[in-house]
Amino acid sequence: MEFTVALDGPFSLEHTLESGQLFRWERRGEWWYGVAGSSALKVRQEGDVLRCWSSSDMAGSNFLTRYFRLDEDLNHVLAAISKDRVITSAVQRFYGMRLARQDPWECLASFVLATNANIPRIRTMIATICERYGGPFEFEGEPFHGFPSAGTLAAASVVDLRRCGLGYRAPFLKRVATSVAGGRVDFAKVQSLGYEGARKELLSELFGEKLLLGVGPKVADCVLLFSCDKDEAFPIDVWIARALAKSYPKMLGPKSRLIGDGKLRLSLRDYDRISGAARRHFGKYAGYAQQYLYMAAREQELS
DNA sequence: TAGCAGGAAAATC
DNA sequence: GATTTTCCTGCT
Repeated sequence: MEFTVALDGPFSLEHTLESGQLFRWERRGEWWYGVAGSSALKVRQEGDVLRCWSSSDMAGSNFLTRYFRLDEDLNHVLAAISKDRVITSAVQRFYGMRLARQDPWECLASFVLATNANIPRIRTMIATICERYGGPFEFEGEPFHGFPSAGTLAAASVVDLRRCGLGYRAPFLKRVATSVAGGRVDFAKVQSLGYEGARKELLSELFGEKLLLGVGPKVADCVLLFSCDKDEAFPIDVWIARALAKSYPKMLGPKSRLIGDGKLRLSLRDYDRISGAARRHFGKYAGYAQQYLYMAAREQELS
């Protein structure tokens, strides 16, 4: 099915898809191919219009508007986070990058796999479990695969998951899948709560009780930010830690030199303190600031 | 709380 | 080729 989406505000498809929040989109010439929900899609941006093809009627204009959060006022967000020269420069460089609204289960599983891996590797691991466990469907005569359900991965053996190249992440993925399949993670509730409450709900299967193993503070913040509308979540990964050490040493306090020297090891207390300081500095859209800083940090490394 | 292991692929030397 | 690094978390 072919359709278009008229853009009603700034949007850069390229910056959004290359920002490291989504792992299932691939550039082929002018088009971006991806899978979202249970549809394959190809999208290209022509100025203020998105030209799209999808494998099913489920993924149309309304779906993409919701997926890329195109109905939200990005300029308002960017104005709110532009508190200093560093972030303002990053915003100008990657203007139009939006945070997408992913499926929470897919997002959770993806970032459990993302620990201690680089982006090409993360993409490979996800592609492999999708090919192996995700329902196939055809698009332009080619097989595409949906993201496997929690139940499917919960039923898989750790040995088989390991064979997908997941390494030590295999048992973590299975445990998380089991929790989700068992209904112990209530994403609707997480989405309805405020940031702090949502974080507690996600990090503990039952309030204050057993921890959701394999999900630490960073992964939890990624899930809250990329799939649960918690725009104040400020995930701190190695890139953000380095960016903060370089440009915002006061947020890190005395630990900043250690991180600058490449010896990153944030305790839970330090993580919460630094993340909180970033939230206070950037405000209620701190998560957008985090993503722009992340892109700027990675680009600097590449050059 | 500090130290370490974890597995495999990518990046770097 | 060997070594280092990699969008981290769990265990001791």
